[in-house]
Amino acid sequence: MATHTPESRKARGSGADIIQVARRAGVSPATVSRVTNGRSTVARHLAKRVWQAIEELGYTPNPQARALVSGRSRVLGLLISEITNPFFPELMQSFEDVAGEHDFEVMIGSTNYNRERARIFIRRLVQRRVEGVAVMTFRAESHFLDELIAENIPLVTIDVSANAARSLVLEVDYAQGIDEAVQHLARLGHRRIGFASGPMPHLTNLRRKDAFLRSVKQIGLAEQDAPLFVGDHTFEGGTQAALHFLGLDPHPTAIVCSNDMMAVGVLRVMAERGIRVPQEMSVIGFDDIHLAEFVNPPLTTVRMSRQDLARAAYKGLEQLWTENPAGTRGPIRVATSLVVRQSTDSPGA
Amino acid sequence: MATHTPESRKARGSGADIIQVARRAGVSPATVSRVTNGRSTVARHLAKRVWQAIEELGYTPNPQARALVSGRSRVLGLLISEITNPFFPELMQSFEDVAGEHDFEVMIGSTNYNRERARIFIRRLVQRRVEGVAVMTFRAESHFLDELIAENIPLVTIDVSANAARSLVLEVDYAQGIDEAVQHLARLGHRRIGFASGPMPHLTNLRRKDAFLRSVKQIGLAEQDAPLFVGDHTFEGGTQAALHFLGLDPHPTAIVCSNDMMAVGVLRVMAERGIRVPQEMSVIGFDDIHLAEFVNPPLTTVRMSRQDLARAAYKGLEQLWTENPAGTRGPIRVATSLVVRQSTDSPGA
DNA sequence: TTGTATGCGTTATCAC
DNA sequence: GTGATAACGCATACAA
Repeated sequence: MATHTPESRKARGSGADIIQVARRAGVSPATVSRVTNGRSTVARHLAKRVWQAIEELGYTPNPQARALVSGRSRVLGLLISEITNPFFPELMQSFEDVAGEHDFEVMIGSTNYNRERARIFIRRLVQRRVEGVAVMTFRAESHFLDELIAENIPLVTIDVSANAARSLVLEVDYAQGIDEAVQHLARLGHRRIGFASGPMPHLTNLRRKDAFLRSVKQIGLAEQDAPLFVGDHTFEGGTQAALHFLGLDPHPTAIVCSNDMMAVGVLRVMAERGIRVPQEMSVIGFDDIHLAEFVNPPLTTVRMSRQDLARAAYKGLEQLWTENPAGTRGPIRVATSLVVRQSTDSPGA
Repeated sequence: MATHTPESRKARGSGADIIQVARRAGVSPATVSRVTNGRSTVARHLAKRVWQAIEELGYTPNPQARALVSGRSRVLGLLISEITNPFFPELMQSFEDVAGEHDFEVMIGSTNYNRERARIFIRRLVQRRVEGVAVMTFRAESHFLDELIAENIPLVTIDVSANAARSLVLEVDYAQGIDEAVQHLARLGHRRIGFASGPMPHLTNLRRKDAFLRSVKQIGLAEQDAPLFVGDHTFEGGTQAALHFLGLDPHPTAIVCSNDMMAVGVLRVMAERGIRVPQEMSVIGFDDIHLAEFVNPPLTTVRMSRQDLARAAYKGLEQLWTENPAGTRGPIRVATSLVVRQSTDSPGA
């Protein structure tokens, strides 16, 4: 098999390889490798020649070969709940952007709250040898995280303790934004405020609810003036919440929702009942999804920055890689804050 | 370097390799390879032993090694316009699903109508050696497609002719859905129907507009009873379109929009002006994004199936791979159809 | 049908 | 600081 035509591989793609670059630059492949990997131990004039050869040949290192020999795939995983929830696409984009800045590719999968679907995706992740996974589902779906943990893959989660060595959970500061929301309503003169929470076994929803409870206590509301409704974070759930609160006597003059989709559901009910928002009812959401701007009226909501979240997740993975021996460096925090639009006003304005 | 510890590699991950599987099954690595690749030339009983060994060792073939030796990365690219347009996340999901069924991973990038951003993404695509790219931007952004074409990477586009050997354009049947929309309005008794188109240099928008024009002619409307407005497919553009049509005397009793975001903009203006939809104004969108269900009132719209589109795109790539010599096999078509919700009714109902 | 041997493109370990 | 050379894990041409 000594009859190897150099042209044979040139057939597909531009594909110059490290050896051709080395030849053209008059150095060894090893030196080329050192240059592309930014090793500083290469003489300046040689590095220059190498870069020029790279340029001229349009050489780009083969990531598969790199991954094979280095054992690092430069691929990350991102797990989200459902892609139709507008919160997630922006998160995906942000995460891909951060990852891209660091030369990582990202595999994205959505569970759609479907166990089997998630399992399949996770399997693909380990097969592709991802170097880390960001689990942004806001849910404790540890059953399928197990495989990741077994493979010892670095794991960053959100409001979900993964209970594994190489894992880390992001701390979202719900209190900040929700406090701003309640204070905002208080300033407008509201004294009866309902809270439509998300499904309850989930830590994230517990936290949002608790934050609300603390805030209303702080502005001096009695318990019965801060009624709760447990929804499910869907549009439907929002309509149910609205109906529930409207049935109360006296009913709240403002409703704070645990996410935007529910708030949109509330808005729908109000529209159908001819109850004007914000004059007769104030509504506040949570997340600040794109849609929040486009409903009638534009929704006042608590913004949780997707970009912050994404950067925090990546930062978390970085921490896990360096495996700083001095215990976990401080927790990684993500802020929230109120965005005032037009769904809030003084009661009876 | 004969001192190679077998345990050394076991340190990270579960990582059994093909040789260990071969040993355990009492066959050669080549046979294991044949089995995992579904070659039928392996004796049944041997295959069985191999599968068992694979199972017991939890072996999964290393994709990087596979890619390196086979020259095929099993990665596809997907280029979209902007992730905040709800049309695209569903398309992404569907495309990933099809790709996944065929053991492909997909790299996703959004241009955000930003040349530089697109360029960077394309570069990543070729570096990662993708085997094909689906360009679902609905725009002729051929400037950055050039690099893909130069690399001879299979390209499937939509309403954008790539003008390259290994490329193929999907044919969306706009006429079908838009015709249904116009017929629907005609049946309700509308005799003046406005059309808010998308930005005009784009082929896709030209097609939608032309389809509309043909349809209204078919139901016997005069030209002045089918006024046009050129918008930009944004919420803002929708509000402008609405204002424009409202300014006409007599103004249309129904507005058909070239996409859903514009329709939502129209809805907003109607709400602000106190014009009831659908009683005083009928509105129809295009795309059937998720949001269409959640606005007030739920939007009647022309559905372009993301799943169909995704499958068509994948099918297109498959065609390009097989490179059927008998010229391009028939064009790949994607259907559209009307979804009636509550934003349409008889004029003055 | 099965096994042996070689090469895919790169990094890492050595000598120099 | 630089250059040979051996892995990395797999698929495949060829021999058996």
